[in-house]
Formats: sequence, C-alpha cells, structure tokens
Amino acid sequence: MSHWREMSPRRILQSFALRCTPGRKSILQILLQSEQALTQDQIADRLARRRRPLNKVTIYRSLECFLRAGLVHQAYQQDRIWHYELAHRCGKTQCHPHFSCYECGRTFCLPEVSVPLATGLRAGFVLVRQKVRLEGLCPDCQQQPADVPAESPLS
Amino acid sequence: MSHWREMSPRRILQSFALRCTPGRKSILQILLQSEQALTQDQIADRLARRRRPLNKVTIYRSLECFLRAGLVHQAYQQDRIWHYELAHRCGKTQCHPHFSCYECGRTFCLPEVSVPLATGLRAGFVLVRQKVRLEGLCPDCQQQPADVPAESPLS
DNA sequence: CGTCCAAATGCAACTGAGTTGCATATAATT
DNA sequence: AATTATATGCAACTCAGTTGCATTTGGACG
Ligand SMILES: [Mn+2]
Ligand SMILES: [Mn+2]
Ligand SMILES: [Zn+2]
Ligand SMILES: [Zn+2]
Repeated sequence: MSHWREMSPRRILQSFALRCTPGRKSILQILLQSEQALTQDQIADRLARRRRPLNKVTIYRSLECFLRAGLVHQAYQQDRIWHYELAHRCGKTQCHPHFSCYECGRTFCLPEVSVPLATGLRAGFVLVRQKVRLEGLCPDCQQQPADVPAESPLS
Repeated sequence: MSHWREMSPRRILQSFALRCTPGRKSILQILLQSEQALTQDQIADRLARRRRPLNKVTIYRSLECFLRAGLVHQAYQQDRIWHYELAHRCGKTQCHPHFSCYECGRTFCLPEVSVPLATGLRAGFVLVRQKVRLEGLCPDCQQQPADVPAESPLS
C-alpha cells in the first residue's frame, strides 16, 4: 500500500477519482500535516493562516465528498462537533481508538492501541467497522482531583 | 447488587440521594421500561402520552442530574442527538456496545456482546471507561444493497 | 401539622454546528 | 476554445441543547 504522506494532495485526489481544486488540495494538505482529527473550524483557521481562506460550506461539502470516497473518517464527536481525520491510519474493519480526558476534555489519537473485534454478535448482524472510544485521565491530568463519573450506590 | 427493574423509581432516586419529584419519577420510569437508549424528544413524547408532560429544559436538567449521579449514561450520539440509557446494564469499566446500521440508521443495544478492554495504552493514561460502537448491516438490511463506506483505492 | 430554603421547574430567548437553495465560477473532457 | 457537470460563495435557515430569571416545591426541622 502506498503511503499517503509521501504523495501529493493532487495525486491522492486523482487516485480517489475526486476533482482536484485548490480548496480541496489545501484541506487535504492540512489533514495530512495534522496528528489529530480536526473540526471544520480548525481547518478554516489553518486555511486562513495560510492565506487560503475557504467558505465553511465549502469545507463541509469537501469533507463530505472525502467521506463518501473513503479518504477521511468522522473520527468522533465532542460537544456535538465532528472531528475529521484521514483514513490512512485506520485498519480495514477498525478505526484507531480515541482517548478523551474527563479533566481537560482533550481527545488523543491512539493509533498504536488495538482492541480485538467484538465477538458474539447476534446472528444476522454484519460488522463492517468497529470504533472504540476510551475515557479516563490523560498523563497531564491524572494527578489532580478529577471529575470522574460517580459509582452506582447499588452495586 | 440490587436489580433496578425491581425497585420503584422513588427508591432508586433515594438510593442515589436525588430529590424525588414527580417529573424525575416519570422520566426514570420511562427509562426503566425502555429496551433502548432514548433522546430527550422520545422521553418527552412518552411523557405526553402518559398525560405527564414536562418542559424539555426540565428533561435535559433531570438527565444531567442523573448523569452526574451515575444513574444514566449518554449512550451514543446520532445525528448530533444524545441518546440516554440507564447505567444498570453497563459494566464498571465498559458500557455495552451499540450497533448502527448503515442502511436503516437504527441503533441497537448489544448488552450480551463484550469486547476486551484496550491494552497497550501509553504510560500515563488512566482508562476509566471504554465505549464501543459497531457499524454495519442489521438483520433487516443485510439483503439489500447498502450504502457502506468506500474502500481505499490505495490499499 | 406549619415554616423555611436550597433545589427543581417553566418559559422565553438564545447559541452555534451544520444544512439548504441558488447564482456564479471552474475542472475536466472534447 | 467550447461544453458541461461539478464546485464554490453567500445568505438564510434548522434545531438540539443551553441560559437567565421568576416561580414553585421537596424535604428537613421543629
Ligand atoms: Mn484519530
Ligand atoms: Mn444501550
Ligand atoms: Zn487531561
Ligand atoms: Zn438496518
């Protein structure tokens, strides 16, 4: 398999049979250079800083087009906001897990962590993708008293 | 551990040290009787059908209070809408998985499916809860041609 | 019982991520 | 260069969830 980071945005778009516009190339470049999943707003910021501003509707529509093509995933939602990332660090049937910190609210990509696929699915269900979200305390926050969800008084 | 379904809403609220109001008892009863996670809107509908209408703000604030107490979980978000369910069918460190169908969009609770906890977490991360979301085709939809995400042309 | 107050409720107005319709611009094909 | 399906920009919109504030009430205490 070819490594996306060694390919130009243009060639990647071509290989996915997507139209190659300046806006899409810029969005793709920003996703290629990011270690984390990004929101529309974060992408817009970075585009503006590179003097390549794009309308937010265009960003959403480009991401949706990338999504349909399988170039990006909607990695996770936080505070009702979608975070997008390139699909190249995800396995065929499983995205890499994400870890959210109860204390600081940050979310981390954990491409090196793998979780076995679910087993014992009821007959008739066809599993295509498994997405795992981990919650807890990140290295920066585990010292401080945290706002961890309460335990049940009945267990 | 006591079984919530055999307890009255009133006793459950008391054991969680929550104030016992008519609204909270009704919301709790609806969650107890549901096999699936419910949205604010679905809860409001069922309350109205029982002639116990509640303001949506009150429903949201009650759910948030239940959440802080550990009585309910935010099970999953679909189309930016939170789905709430009682925590009593979830393990201490892992919620039961949920399965979403690409074709019909329905989401199913899979309390019988278990996934091993993630291993190989980088040093410093403290895992408190693991949430698993499965995507694919449900028994009703696996016959029809489905809108499954595209494969990468580069792999 | 009645008194009291922190907490719960209802209502109206608000927030903001994401969507839609439509006019205009442009990538890719010929 | 001409053509056309697709991409873009802009303004207006949607709607789940939140906030401020006035009013009500659960539950503790006597
Ligand atoms: Mn990621
Ligand atoms: Mn569930
Ligand atoms: Zn943290
Ligand atoms: Zn289905």
